[in-house]
Amino acid sequence: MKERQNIPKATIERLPLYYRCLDKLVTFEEVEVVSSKDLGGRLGIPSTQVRKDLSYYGEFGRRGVGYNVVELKKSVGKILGVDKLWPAVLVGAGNLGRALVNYSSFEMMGLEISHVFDSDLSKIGNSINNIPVKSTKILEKIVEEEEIKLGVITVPAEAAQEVATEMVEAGIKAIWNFAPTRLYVPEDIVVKNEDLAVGIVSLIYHLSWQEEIE
Amino acid sequence: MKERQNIPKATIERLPLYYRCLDKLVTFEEVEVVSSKDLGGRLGIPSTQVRKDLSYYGEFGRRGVGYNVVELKKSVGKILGVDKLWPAVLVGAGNLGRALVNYSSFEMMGLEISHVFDSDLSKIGNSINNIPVKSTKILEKIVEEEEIKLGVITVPAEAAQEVATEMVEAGIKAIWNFAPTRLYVPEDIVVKNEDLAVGIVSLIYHLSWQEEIE
DNA sequence: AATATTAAGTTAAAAATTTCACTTGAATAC
DNA sequence: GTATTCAAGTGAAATTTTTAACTTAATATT
Repeated sequence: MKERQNIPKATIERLPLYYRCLDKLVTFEEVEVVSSKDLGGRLGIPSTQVRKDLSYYGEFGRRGVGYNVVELKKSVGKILGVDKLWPAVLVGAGNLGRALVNYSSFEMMGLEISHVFDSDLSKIGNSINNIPVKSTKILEKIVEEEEIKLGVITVPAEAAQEVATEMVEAGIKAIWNFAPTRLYVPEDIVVKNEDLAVGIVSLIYHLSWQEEIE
Repeated sequence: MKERQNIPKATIERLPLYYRCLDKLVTFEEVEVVSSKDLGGRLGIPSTQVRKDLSYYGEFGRRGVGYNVVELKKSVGKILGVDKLWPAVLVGAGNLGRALVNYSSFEMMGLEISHVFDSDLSKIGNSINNIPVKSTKILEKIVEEEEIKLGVITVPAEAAQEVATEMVEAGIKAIWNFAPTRLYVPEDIVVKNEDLAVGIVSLIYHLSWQEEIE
């Protein structure tokens, strides 16, 4: 595999799309080979973009033929690191937290929410998808023992920083943050903000612009 | 307000962040004026980016002084179209759908989920956050009657296209799609894919890369 | 009142990303 | 066997986006 430098962020965001599409091709359609044009077409991405994205990591296709679906899926899975399951802790057993724990398609993407925590006594002890909700007091212990690297934050914005700090102290290296707030963490910790409210605004922006020009 | 052309998508994604930050400043801190440096600092965005983003829409600050927080919030809200509430229908009363209906911070961003639908008979009639779940059969009727423009899809991937088509036929103009699949809709319909599984992969990518260089 | 400082707005440069045009290689048709 | 078509890989061009440098305006300081 080539050096992983100077690779556009946008490329890394597209790779999971390729990966899931390839998975669909493997599972539902029994095609052996797919072209960049076909793969891109299914995702609304130009074929040349598909080829360029893949070219950052190596040569996966055969000229004049296309890509072997099974092989490419395996390769992209390896590139992304989703060829193994990454255990994760989730803090915040509210509606969103519960939804994520029950979300079935994460497993395919390498995510396994192994432990759920909350500070609310009324929630501790309940089970979500067969995972018991534990007190945040034992977060550190579990993260250390099981050497968990991934943390998911689904607490309200006010509590998010505290949870993040606890996670980092426990040894978490990457945080998926659903709280609508910025987290301050050491440089070597990766944070991905999944800001739901932001997503809707771009739609509203378009709607309100549409109305204006009507 | 200036022409809304050639404005980077990234800018439109940052405006909601400014908006929420300004809202916090208005509500919790009683500062009257904020500089681009301060505003950007709170969000991890360079001051020059903040100024450039705003400059696409007009002049909102005073040189040597900064931006009036209340005024700028109002201006950005107007730009985004979140100065009014946009009623929306949500289809798919599963875990994620329920989580979104209960998500309190949407209102600030102009989204009001007014109706919830599902095709599952066991779900119809239940209430989520005081909103009764209705049969998808009456989706079209309600969307037409109330002239609703916004649709949220939280059904499984297999059902998403069908729901999207129904929405479009009913008169929906913008779709917020949580199903991990591409939707085929007419050109004038805006779709925003909120692909949860994609978000986690960029974290896993970084983690697996980190391990490799250790 | 003149000067220094602060900070928005803007133009130009730099960087990043996408698209294009081309080359190479494989399969098929003639 | 040669020609044609298909499609990956790639370097360069075009585009987009960000960053930097500069100009202008407001306030505070001496």
